[in-house]
Amino acid sequence: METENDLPKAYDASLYEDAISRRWEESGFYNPDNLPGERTEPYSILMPPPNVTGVLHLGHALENALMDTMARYQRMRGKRVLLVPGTDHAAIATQAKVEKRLQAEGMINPRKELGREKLVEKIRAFADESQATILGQVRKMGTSCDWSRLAYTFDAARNIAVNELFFRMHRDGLIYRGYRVVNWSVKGQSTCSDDEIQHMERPSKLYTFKYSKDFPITIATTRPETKLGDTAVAVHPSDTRYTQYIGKTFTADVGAVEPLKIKIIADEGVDPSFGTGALGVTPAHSPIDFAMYEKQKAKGDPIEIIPVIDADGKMTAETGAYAGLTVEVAREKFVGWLKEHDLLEKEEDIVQNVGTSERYGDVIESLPMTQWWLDMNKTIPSRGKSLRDLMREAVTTGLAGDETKKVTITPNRFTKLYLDRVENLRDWCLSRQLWWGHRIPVWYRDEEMCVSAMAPSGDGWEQDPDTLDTWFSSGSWPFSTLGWPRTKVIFVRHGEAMSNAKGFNDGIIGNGENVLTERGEGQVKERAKALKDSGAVAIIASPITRAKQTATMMGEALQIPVTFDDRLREIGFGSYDGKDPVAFDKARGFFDGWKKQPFADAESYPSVHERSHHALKEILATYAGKTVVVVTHGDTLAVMREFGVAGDKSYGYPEPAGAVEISFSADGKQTDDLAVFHPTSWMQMGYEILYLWLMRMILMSAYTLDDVPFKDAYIHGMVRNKEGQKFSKSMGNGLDPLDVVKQYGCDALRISLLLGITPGNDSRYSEEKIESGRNFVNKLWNIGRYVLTTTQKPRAVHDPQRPTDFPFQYGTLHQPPIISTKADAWIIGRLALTHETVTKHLEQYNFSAAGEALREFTWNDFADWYLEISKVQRTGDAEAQAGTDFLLRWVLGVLLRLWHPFMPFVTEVLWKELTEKDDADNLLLVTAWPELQAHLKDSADILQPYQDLVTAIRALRAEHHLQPKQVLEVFVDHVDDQMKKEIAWMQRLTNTTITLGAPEKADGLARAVVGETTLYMDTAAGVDVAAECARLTKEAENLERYLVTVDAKLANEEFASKAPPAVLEKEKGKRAAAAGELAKIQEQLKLLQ
RNA sequence: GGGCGGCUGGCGCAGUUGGUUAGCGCGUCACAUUGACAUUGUGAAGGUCAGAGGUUCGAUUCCUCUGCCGCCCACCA
Repeated sequence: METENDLPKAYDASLYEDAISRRWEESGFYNPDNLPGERTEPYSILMPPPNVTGVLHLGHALENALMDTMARYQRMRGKRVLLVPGTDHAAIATQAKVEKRLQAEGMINPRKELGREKLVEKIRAFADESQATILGQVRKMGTSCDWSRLAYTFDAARNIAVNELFFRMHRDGLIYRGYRVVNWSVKGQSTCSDDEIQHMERPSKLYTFKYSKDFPITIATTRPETKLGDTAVAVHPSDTRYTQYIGKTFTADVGAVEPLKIKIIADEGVDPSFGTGALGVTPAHSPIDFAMYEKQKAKGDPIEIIPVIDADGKMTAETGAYAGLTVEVAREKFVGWLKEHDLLEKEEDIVQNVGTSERYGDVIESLPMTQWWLDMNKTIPSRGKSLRDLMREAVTTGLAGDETKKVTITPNRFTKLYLDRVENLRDWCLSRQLWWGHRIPVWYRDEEMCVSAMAPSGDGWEQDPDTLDTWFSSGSWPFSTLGWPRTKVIFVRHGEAMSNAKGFNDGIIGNGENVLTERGEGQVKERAKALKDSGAVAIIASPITRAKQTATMMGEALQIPVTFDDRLREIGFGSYDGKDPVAFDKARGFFDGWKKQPFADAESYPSVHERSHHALKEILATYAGKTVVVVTHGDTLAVMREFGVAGDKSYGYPEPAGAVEISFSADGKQTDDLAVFHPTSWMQMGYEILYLWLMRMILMSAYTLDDVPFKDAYIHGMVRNKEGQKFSKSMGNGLDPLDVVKQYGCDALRISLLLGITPGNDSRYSEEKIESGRNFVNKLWNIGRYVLTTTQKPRAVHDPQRPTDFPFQYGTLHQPPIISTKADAWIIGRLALTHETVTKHLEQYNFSAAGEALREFTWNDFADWYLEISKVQRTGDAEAQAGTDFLLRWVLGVLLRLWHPFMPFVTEVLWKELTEKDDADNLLLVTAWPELQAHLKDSADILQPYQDLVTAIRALRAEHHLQPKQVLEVFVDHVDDQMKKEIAWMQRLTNTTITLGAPEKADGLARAVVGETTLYMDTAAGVDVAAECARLTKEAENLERYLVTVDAKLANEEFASKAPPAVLEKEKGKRAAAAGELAKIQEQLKLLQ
């Protein structure tokens, strides 16, 4: 261990960070279940799971800094803080990336060449590696997350949640399968959602043409080749040019297999002033046109739909001569044909916005396909509202008008953006033809379809080959990570049987001899009555007669289905079957003994354990989110109760028909996280995923749990480079945060990312910033080093107001500090004020403002002033020195705690040195946030006049180019007892000897006016009177100018009558001060001239 | 086409109910530095808060318009 004297001059983060990290992790305090002290209020943050597509960049570093700063702050405030770490499988992004890699390695079509299984294996390998890297990075950054709750959007527990959610939404009619126009990436061979499309401007041509010579209407298009699939022309209903044609059908032969039958339809959406005012309708290849197609169908005046482009981006067979051509070639050919037949009227160059696939980069085609959709408008049964309604309510009135179920977005302007988007959402296409992702939980067999959270039993079922949009799983993150769906299992022991009454062992299935006694039947009836309102949906039972009987009776009473599972049967008694259970128990021993020792004559513990747990696992998956009853036997029940149960693992039979109730999370653990930590307290994310993620989390939590996923959402901007460009690997300017950490330390990185940011706005990262961050960390280090190496431990303090053995406890600094001098009171005042400011800003997520206030105090007040003043105070008597030492340590103690959320490492190192305690409970990590008495901050300004004088003397010295080493004589014409007390440190800080009182002879002295005080400085060499006058004149002019404006203001009657009195008083006060100072300066000028 | 954000000393940015002689960091200049810290100290210079109107006793702050810069959204085919 370091001793105080060993602290190196410069803080080298790399020497400490790993060890500190280890201490934190080993303390167990990252897990809210282990936090010390009484903590009742939960505080939860979910980490937005980084994509496992690569490594973390500075944006992630910012997120980690934000989350961890908040988590540490709240932990210090005594809350039960949970920060859940995790990663995202990022379906399309990851698959696209791996495919690209494989292609770079020479594979032409990875899907074809490898097949589903092998490609998924490749992707998994890549994802696993990437995940390991990412989690390592998060660890390195000191993020205080609970690793025991680590989650992945593509693990088994999340799969159960996703399936269950899909099942429920389908059951509620929100998820439907429909043939509609989708966004199709030919390159990715998959659909994508509206959000995964990137619009790009691109030069294009607008063609104006007619389908045939005798066709009455001219139309325009940028996609001539799709016109082969036109089935209508839409015009505005009140467009008199065309009203005569509405309803008529024309035939035009444009070279497709069938001549086009074009119906003229009316649609309000057509802009009569654009182009020819008529729109060629291609239902198969345009979402708008498809909407018209549906409208017409609904009206009972249907138009046809003819797909002319296939999934490979080639023309379909319907296009005859064009079949098999790519769209580009077909376009040229068709335009050529138009020209040839003199149908092309115009060809103009325009700039067009085309949609491209975010991940595969190709132009998105609109194609009609059968896909799975989530309906935004359908009323949810029993809610009377649509998903869109829920999303709207969540940020406005709160769900169903409940203010406690409301998400507050910081900064507020994003709320409006969110709402605009909510109103314009279309149904969400959920299915993807990708392989990396959660399979759609739907199975098909012949004509049957089964939507279920679990594979249906029976042969011949084929699961839908498609996968779910990646945001379906990340949208459920706020509750899937906290144990949803929670499954309640009510374990019930069978009623009293003959064997119990008569005393023999029975482990034989179908032993008709051993039935329930009359008493046993009564017990079962009682139990069934008790479970009437339990909400149980099914009973799964052991098939042994007494359990079978019990389950059947209960099933009838509760009106729920009963199934039997062989694996829930009683332990096989072997040679003890039919014999005395007492002898058996004696031979086998108690539960713990049975667990450890093999038992030859009957079934072993591992065997019972294996089969029963296997059964339970299946039950939990099948009935995820529901309540079920499991009817079984004593030993089996005892073994199963062990399932995920912490603590109580004792062997014990319930009474006959006795029940035990246990809740399980989706991954089979007993947990109450969902109840405790959802809704989560705070969520931070970049604005680029506002629509993608925030909306979907709100949608899903509102739907699933009738609550918001989080109370506060904080939107941050992007971290850009010095030039304001995005960091990106493709541009070669990506930056690994770990490299930065290695060079500058984690604390430096954190504060350089956090300071200078404003919510929702982009920030810039630069070498200069991180250096300045590093410099500050070093400054704090040296402040700590100075205090620790110079001052004496506070044991020596004697305070007459307190017992002589007044305990100095750094961890609970609730006692007021001991204040002896004006400077003491001042620094405490400043500290108290800073503490208040920092706390306020952190509560409002103003990380930058909080950090800057702290930085200001640390550097400008504590280091530059108080530390220097303390050096003088310490030269006094022993008591003065002890008092000052106490205060230095006291302030340092508070300061370290205030800084800890921002700079966890360096503060933790110094805290250990300060407190000289190494035990886990003393970690700054779990130390209480300071609380300072409000009145302390009243003295925050009391040193100002003296500081002003010191600054003026220093300025005067600099002005006259006087060496700092040279001791000067200074006269201050202001005399009072107060100043006498402060003179010592003022002299030291200016390297002068200060005489209170005006000099006898002022000639040849430099002079300055500070407020109403004039100070004279003996420069030894005399002064340049002209220069002196010039300087004072300039200052006088400044004041005069100010007085003119203030006087004008004060003379304004309207100002005097309308301005608030406080403002008026303040102005008057300032005017008086300025006038006083001016008078002093003028006096000096007169003397000089 | 709609919307949002930005425009504050050389650079990067604060400025939250309209009232400070407009602040901070970096940089610049001058001086200093074997004494906690050269990853430092002291001092200084530097801005008509993009422009024009308006509301108001008072506008960097609120409103309108204009100009740049950036971003998001969008079914002008």
